[in-house]
Amino acid sequence: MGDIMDLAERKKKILGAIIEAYISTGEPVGSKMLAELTGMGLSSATIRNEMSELVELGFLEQPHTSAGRVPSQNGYRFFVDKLMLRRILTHEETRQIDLLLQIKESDLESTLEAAGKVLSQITGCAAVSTSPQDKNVMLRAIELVPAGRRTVMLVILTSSGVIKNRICRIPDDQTPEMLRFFACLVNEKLVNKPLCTIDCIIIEISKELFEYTFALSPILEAVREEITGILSSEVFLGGEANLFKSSSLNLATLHEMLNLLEHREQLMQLIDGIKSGVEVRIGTENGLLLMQSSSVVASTYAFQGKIAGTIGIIGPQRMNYAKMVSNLEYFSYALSRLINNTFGSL
Amino acid sequence: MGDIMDLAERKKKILGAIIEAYISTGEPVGSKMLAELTGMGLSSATIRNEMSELVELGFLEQPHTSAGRVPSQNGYRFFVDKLMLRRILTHEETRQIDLLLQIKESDLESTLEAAGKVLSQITGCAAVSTSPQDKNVMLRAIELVPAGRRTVMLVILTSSGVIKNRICRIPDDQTPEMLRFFACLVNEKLVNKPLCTIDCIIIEISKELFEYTFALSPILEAVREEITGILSSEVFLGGEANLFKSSSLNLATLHEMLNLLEHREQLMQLIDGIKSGVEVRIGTENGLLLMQSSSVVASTYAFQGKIAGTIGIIGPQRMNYAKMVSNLEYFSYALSRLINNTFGSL
DNA sequence: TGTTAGCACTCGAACATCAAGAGTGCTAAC
DNA sequence: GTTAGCACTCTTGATGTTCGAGTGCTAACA
Repeated sequence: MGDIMDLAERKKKILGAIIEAYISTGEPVGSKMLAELTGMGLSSATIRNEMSELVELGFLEQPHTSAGRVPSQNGYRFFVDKLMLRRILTHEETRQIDLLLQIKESDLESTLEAAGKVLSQITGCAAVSTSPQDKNVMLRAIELVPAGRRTVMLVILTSSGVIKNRICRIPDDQTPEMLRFFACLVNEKLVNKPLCTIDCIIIEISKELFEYTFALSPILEAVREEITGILSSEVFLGGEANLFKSSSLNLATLHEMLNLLEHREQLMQLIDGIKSGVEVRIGTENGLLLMQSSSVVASTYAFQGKIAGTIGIIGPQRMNYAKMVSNLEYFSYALSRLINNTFGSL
Repeated sequence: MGDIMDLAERKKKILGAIIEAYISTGEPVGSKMLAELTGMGLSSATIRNEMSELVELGFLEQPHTSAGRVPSQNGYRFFVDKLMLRRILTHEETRQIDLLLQIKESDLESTLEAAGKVLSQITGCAAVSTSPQDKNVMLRAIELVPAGRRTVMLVILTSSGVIKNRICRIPDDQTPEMLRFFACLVNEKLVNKPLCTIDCIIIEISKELFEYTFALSPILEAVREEITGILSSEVFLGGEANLFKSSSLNLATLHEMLNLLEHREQLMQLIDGIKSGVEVRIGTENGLLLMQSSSVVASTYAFQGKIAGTIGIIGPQRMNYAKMVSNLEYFSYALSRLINNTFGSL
């Protein structure tokens, strides 16, 4: 049993053909069909010999004796790593993506959520996206707008383009002057400071407020909560309905999967630790038992010159990897361009 | 065949027992089991006679000759209208709802979305909610915050508690003074005006801007777009995964349903036209072919003394109507209280 | 007239049986 | 190393069969 690397040329060709056939038909592929498909002038018997070796090598599986062969997880892995040829999207395809990516969203997070929806539309899979998690993000603006009796609207903007707002109730009516003074104070102390330092600064501020502490602390508290929220990066899931297309899933599993994916941590795990560029996670590689028969294709995107977050898809293990990888390659590039154009100068 | 009203007491009791049994077990209920269940000392044969009359009256159906009986849509209708006794939630139950309804959301729309999620959790069904659609809502504040080179953050607050924000790109750098002047102008012209009149006012403003029109029109355009967005009320869907519990649905139907419910109009139709209080829509009554075997229980909620929007659940036709109705009764009350407390004074 | 026991009947669910067909592994010949 | 041939395996779908729950009807009863 040789190393994966030195698979004979012919075996590679046969393995590739099996995987491509299986991806497109979904049926186990048999030796006879394969003999025609490869067009190598080999008889089905020869192919059979090769196939049974590929089974021993762990690249193929047979559902039962008299069915054809089906790629194993290792088979897909080998295909993705060594066999698959990367397509470059046609002009028409990139144009289509650009068109759909004309997103007009308020802030970075909703843009990423919307981008996930678009990606799910393009690929026909469910999509996941994360917002950037960068300790150096800074606060760019805090606004306090009197909004009614004992009510203040708080608006926070960060250098990464995240906006948060909140209606705050305060115990007493405050004069607009007082609010303006307070807003200036808060701005002066907080603006252009990294988010992770803000917790401490807020404590300082509340000390300086003296008799106003009671009246204004709800606002400070709200600021603190929102900042904490921003620091833990968000994960979005979109196009869940596409999970139904994985013909290999039954109702119960699907239900459990949807429940699972509602939990932030689990969703996060699927695309956690992706460093740069497009990455493919096949079957159990994603570490979630329930998602054994699903694969993930994900890519990082960049913001302000740094790798910022991740966007990817969840689909059946039997997916068109070549197509998905090239789609994600371009999509993440286009997404980076979009958010840098919109939020890059903050 | 008498009028629905004068069903003999005994028939009512039997019908009620059948429906309750079916709701709780999901199995067609037969005459023998029913004889025990009702405890009226009647033999199964007598019950059988009554049952076959109830079939003729259209309140029951039999899946096939040798199965028990199942409530028909009319049967459920009669049950909900005449038979069902409204439960009042226990103290423990209301406490539980109050607890889950402690939502800290930025604005009205996200509060309603979150409330939908909570409702789906409480009821174990999917939930729909709409934001208020009121032509008289007024604009309460517009903020323009310089946010970077050629970038302005726009924030809009309405008297109904809706907040919208957006990062706007403008063609040239503007001095902070210019922006402040522009913000004052816009505020003066727009604040406390009904949203529906704003379109016209914006046209006026852009005329007054003269040479600045070009530089500032992206902002005005963004304001216009956001206002238009607010005017068309939002619909939220939550807890979709709960739709899986309708044992009567197969994978394909479920898939189609999820796709259908992604469309705003279809979702809207489910709870459209509910005037006041809790309303039950059984089976085909919701008008969506695909949702024939689902029922909707929905209630209006109030904001600032007026009926504002709707919140409700989507579940299997075979649901515990008594429980759902009483849940929604209290839930919509609690929701009204929540949003009035939070956004009522705007 | 309303109620009930008794009984034959119906129909679906669950299980077994069977033939067809696809695909295999092995062997022997090329 | 390749291939034809062939027996073997296993799924799939069609067909029967049994079992039991539940019914409708009839005749007797109060």
